[in-house]
Amino acid sequence: MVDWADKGFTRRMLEKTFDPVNAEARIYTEWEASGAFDPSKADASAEPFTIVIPPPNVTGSLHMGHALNNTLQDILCRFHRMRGKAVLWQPGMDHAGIATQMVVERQLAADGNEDRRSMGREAFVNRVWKWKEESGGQILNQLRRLGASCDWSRTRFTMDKGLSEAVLKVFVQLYEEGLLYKDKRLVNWDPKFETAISDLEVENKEVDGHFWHFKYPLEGGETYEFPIAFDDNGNPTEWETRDYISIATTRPETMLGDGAVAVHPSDKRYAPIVGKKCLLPLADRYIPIIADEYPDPDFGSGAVKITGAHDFNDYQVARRNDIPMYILMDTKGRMVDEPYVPEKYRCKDRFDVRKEVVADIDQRGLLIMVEDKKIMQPFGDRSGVVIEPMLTDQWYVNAEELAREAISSVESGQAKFIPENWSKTYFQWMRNIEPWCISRQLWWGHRIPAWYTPDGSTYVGLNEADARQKAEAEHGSGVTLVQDEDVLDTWFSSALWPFSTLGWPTDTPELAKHYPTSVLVTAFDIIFFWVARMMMMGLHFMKDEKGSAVIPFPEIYIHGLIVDEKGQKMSKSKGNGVDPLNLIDKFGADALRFALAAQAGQGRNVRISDQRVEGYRNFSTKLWNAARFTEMNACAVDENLDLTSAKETLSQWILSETATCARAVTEGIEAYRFNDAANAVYRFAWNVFCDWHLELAKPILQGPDGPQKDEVRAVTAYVLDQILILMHPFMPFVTEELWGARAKRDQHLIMTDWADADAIPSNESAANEINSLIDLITEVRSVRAEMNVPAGAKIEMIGVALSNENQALIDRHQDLIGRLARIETFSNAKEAPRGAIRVIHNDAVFALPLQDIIDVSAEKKRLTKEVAKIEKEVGVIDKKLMNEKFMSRAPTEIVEEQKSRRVDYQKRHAKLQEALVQLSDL
RNA sequence: GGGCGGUUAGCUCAGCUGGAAGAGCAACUGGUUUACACCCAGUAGGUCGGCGGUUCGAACCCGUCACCGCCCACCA
Repeated sequence: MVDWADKGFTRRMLEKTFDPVNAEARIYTEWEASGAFDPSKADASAEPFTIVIPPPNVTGSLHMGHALNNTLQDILCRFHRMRGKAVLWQPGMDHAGIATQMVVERQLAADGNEDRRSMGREAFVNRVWKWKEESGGQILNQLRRLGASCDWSRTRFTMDKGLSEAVLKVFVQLYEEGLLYKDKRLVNWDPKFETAISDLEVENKEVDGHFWHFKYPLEGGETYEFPIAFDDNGNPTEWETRDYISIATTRPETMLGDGAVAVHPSDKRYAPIVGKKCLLPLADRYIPIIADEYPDPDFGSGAVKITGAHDFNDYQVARRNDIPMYILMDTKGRMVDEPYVPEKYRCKDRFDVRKEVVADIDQRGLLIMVEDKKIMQPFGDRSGVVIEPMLTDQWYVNAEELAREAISSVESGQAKFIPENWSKTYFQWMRNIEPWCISRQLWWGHRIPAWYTPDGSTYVGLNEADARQKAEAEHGSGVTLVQDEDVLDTWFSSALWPFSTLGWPTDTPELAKHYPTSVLVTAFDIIFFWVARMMMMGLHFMKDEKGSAVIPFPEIYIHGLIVDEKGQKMSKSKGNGVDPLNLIDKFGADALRFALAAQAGQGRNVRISDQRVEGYRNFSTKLWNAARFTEMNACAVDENLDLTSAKETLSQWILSETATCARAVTEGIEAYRFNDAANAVYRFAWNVFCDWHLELAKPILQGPDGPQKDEVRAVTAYVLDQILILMHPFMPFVTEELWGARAKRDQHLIMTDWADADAIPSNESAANEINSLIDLITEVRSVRAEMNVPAGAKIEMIGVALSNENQALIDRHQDLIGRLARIETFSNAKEAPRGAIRVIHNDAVFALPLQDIIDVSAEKKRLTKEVAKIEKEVGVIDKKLMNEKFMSRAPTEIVEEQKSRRVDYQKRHAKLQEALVQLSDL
């Protein structure tokens, strides 16, 4: 073992297989220590390349979605780093208000501690911080295991000091600009977490529900004629006398808060009673029957109960018509203790009250019927409980205003979604955007910087002193100020991530260099939550020298979701999640990363399975063994190798192929076609380099010393280096390990220059020659296998009346053909011996005389089958060539191509026929 | 109700600008030649969801239908 510690490398003979468990941790430490992740260590002139990580929740642990998202980001970062950019991959975490508060509260309960309310706010928040320091952020270490090359020295947290300052500054400025305000309106209320949530945090799900039809008796026993039968023209033919109005509801408990019953103004059935009153049963109040555009006469009875404080539609109707709104429930979804709620229901849970209300209505003979019905019901995305629309005071951002610039920057192409069709999703939401409710009735988060005086005035400031100054200017000194109890939606701080993490509001060098970032990589499920809001905030707060808004990222790459083998979305509730760390333990991080990248086709979800990852582990082993082979054959890296001086056809061919591969990988990554890039390097490494180059090189490598051997050794080493380079973004660990083990290097692979396809010489005739050789060997192998020639049998091959060109191919590569196609002796003849098998290669015929082995009927069958295939192909071509329109309208090169294909087929056909004729004699 | 995507080999998916249907896995056959059985060599398997249209030519473009997914939406 040679110790190259002076370079930070340890040179050792390669073990039989790669040991990821051991190597990954060691290599990661080396990278980090070398400063590779730190863009400030890059050349001062280097162009920046910047990605901000989608900050994982501080409570999070690595799941497959993270693994995919971060693998793709890491591929981009490593690629651009190798291309000489000053790469900043900005890491960090999100404080995840609800999730974190939940975790700590659960922990308190489990430990038998007092709950947060009895602890008090300050003690609880301290407790959360303590939790964060001790057990938060596990995920960052898990990202290291994946190989993520983030600049960890810059790790930020949405609740840290700098980011909190950014939040305050944004809040205050938006408030002063009138883009952020407090309002009393209906919000989505989560009775489990006892907080408001935004529209986006509500999941509407179809559930089995009921549609209850109630009678609301008319005041004073009044009656009217209600039509119940109609003729073909829709005119009523039969009536019944009613002393009630029929309404229907899916939420009977809300009737206690009804302020009116509404019917459509054009609805003739109810015209006689509009303006009258009906009894609200149970509550024993009389409520008006009003006309409003909202009710659909064709739905249900056409009459709608109006519960302004608990339904978004009713709220609008109530406001339009000045109908009183009764808040029925408390923060936990229990009926309030208020005079307008009948005593028997007070303080009871909403769903218990529902049952009681139905029973009580029924008991009074007012229940008309109950229908089973699928209904769309709103649920809290985190709590899973039914969301209750509630009338409360909350803070809002005028998203409509901020959306304007965010929309136009995508319309103009300044910011571009990849794949492009996601911009439609973005537009659709942005163009119909509602005010964003940003206040949360939680304790963990950025506390809203608003203070109230006893008389209800509001003062917003960066801190209490700032607010006090403003308050005292109007209220005189010594005014009592009470801060708003609420905190901000976590996404409010996430929206600032692309600039807050770079130091804003301070004017830092990092901000100058790395904003705007280069690309955002994320999944489509947070386009609204995060991408849209970063666009809005970035454009509003970041301006260039001319004062124009600056987008946070010019490109937004949207990848798919991870799904299981059956195509089901992975989720905790389904229990079908696959733990990426498990897969890393089992197969190594490289294998997992490659599996993810190789399947990350644009616009497609990624299916992950053990089998797939295992396959790519095998690939890394394959590469490892190829490297062992080069080591055993003394293929030493020669830094002074002049590629253009390579004389061997084999060298020229593999260099040409290397250039092609380098081009494909580079273009693939540049176009965010990760699957194409991964597959290109996979095929080249395995199917070209290992399967053919190394096999073709063996006779030389194992032959006598000399310039030929020296060249092939050096070229082979060079090509393997290029493979390591091209594969590094995908499989960083095994490639780095091999890189360091194969030679004494100036730098780790992570910092090595990317392959330059244009600098690798290509030679078309060499490429053609070797590819023809490969075809010939493949053909011989195929025929042998098909004719059941024993694998070990060494046989004779006779060239039949070969052209000079074909003769040359044989002469030049006899060894290789012999070795790889198992040919013992070569000879020539004017005619194929009777009963020999024929291999037809281009325009050449080779005979394999195998009388004792050959099965004549099998050979006839083989040849006949091919003849038929060719005749079919020729038929297709002839049809085209005899089609005048084809001949006159198709481009000449297509016509020529068809003609030349026909010639080739004809030649082959003739040779096959000849063979068949000869066989028929036997 | 609106929007987006999908339907290609047994399975999972490529197929980019219309011009000879591809890969991986699985299956089958054969292999202990000193890089690799986490391997090697080979074989089979497709009416490109259906129907129309455009075109000299369609897996690809247009229309339509069917089925499958996802997102958005206030029908009480």
